[in-house]
Amino acid sequence: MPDSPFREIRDLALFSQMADENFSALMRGAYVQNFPAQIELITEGNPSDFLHVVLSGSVDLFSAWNDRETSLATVRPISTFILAATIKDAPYLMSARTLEKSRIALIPSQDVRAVFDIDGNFARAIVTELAQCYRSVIKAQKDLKLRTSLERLANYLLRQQRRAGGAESFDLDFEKRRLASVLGMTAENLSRAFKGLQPYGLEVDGTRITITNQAEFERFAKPNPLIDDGST
Amino acid sequence: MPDSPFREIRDLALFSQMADENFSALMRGAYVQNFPAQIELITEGNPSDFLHVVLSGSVDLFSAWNDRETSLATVRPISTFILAATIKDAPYLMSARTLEKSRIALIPSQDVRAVFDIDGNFARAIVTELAQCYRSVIKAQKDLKLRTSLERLANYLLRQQRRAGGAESFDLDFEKRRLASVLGMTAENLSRAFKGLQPYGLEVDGTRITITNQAEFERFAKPNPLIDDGST
DNA sequence: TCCCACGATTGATAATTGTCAAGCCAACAA
DNA sequence: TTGTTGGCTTGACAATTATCAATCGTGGGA
Repeated sequence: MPDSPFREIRDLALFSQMADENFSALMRGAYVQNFPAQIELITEGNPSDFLHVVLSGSVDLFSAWNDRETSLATVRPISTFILAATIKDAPYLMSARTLEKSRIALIPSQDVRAVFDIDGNFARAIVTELAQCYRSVIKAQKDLKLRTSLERLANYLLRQQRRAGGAESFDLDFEKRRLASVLGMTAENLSRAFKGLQPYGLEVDGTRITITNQAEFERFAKPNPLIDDGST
Repeated sequence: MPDSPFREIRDLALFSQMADENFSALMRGAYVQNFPAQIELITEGNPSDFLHVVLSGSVDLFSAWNDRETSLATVRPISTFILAATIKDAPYLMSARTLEKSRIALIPSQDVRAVFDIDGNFARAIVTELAQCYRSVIKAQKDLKLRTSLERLANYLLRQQRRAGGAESFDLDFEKRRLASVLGMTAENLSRAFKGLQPYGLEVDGTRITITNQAEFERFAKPNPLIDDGST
């Protein structure tokens, strides 16, 4: 069995501590596939047949109801998605589509559940992963319920600035239409929100963002570790 | 060691499958306490010293930012809260207060983590619990981002109706001010939302709700299992 | 009993956000 | 080059939601 394509999966925190034989058992039924951009990988409501691992590219998790649609999260390498549905053997709550050309590993859900039942280390790793995911969503919920759209955008930009290295200037990492959906607003409103932040020291040139007055901008945004920190 | 007060904890899915000795170890450091209404049990940002188990009464999980406050969930017997923070040894993301007189068990977080490391069954039970919590928050997120306040209220009432047994008439289970916060709106708007639902077959008399035209009401609310079902 | 406190409601108004339509602009293909 | 496409922006307007102030009504305490 060629385990070289699975090397990077093995190194994920989720899989690194489990027994060799169990990892092999998981990989036996797994396969890696390349997808073009804008392919719908899973559809909400369907049974969760595979645990997905994004090896390269990126994936948009979204949901629709009553002709409306919203982006809930972006999955970047290397991490998994729909772990909770896989473990509970419950239907997907979100749909997923590739944002760009992506390489994705598919691991049969029933294999994941089988190994989960016999490998304590795997179970513990899953706990850590799920706890992380849970806390991320709680933060998103607080962001959405406690802040206006202008505040959400400002804090998003500060987070993105940090992710990009902390420099005064940085680039948005996805298109504004999607950013708007992630932030829970329309594309038109996002446009206006960018303008609304200019008085607080923001410059926007296409996808290029510059925070000209960091102190003033942060005074407006009031970032909070319990909402905006990725790690904790 | 008197295990009678811990009997009901042992019966929780979270604790029922673990080894006797590990459960005993957990209970050794645990204690049960009675709290009056409106007592703040934990404060967001603090280290997570105890896993809490609500034995009776009810608890409000809420969060504040920039002088605003929002309710995120209600914990009812018999279940735990802040499991994720305990496991990750990370600060609380939410504060908690009793809504009424409540009996609550406190289990030292470090004990929970210690047993988690050695008891695979406990780890697996935690996974199930966390996956459930995660999916609940995702549903709440979808509710918030995809629906207007009128739609959120309508679907909340349908959920509450089901919880109350499915009869045409039922009671709200907490005060409207808090319901408004849970639904992400102001108390004033909730008042108007109740009126706004009357044309679709709703009658409100104080805390008493009657859905006079179930079909019409559901046609408006468009409930969806992937948002509104508690179980899946 | 009366009075107070507090939640719920209502009205008036403002702020925020969404919708629709049109125009702009850069990327891309013929 | 030219034309087309799709995302972004802008303006005008409408809908939604929040804010502020006042009032109502009920339940508990003096």
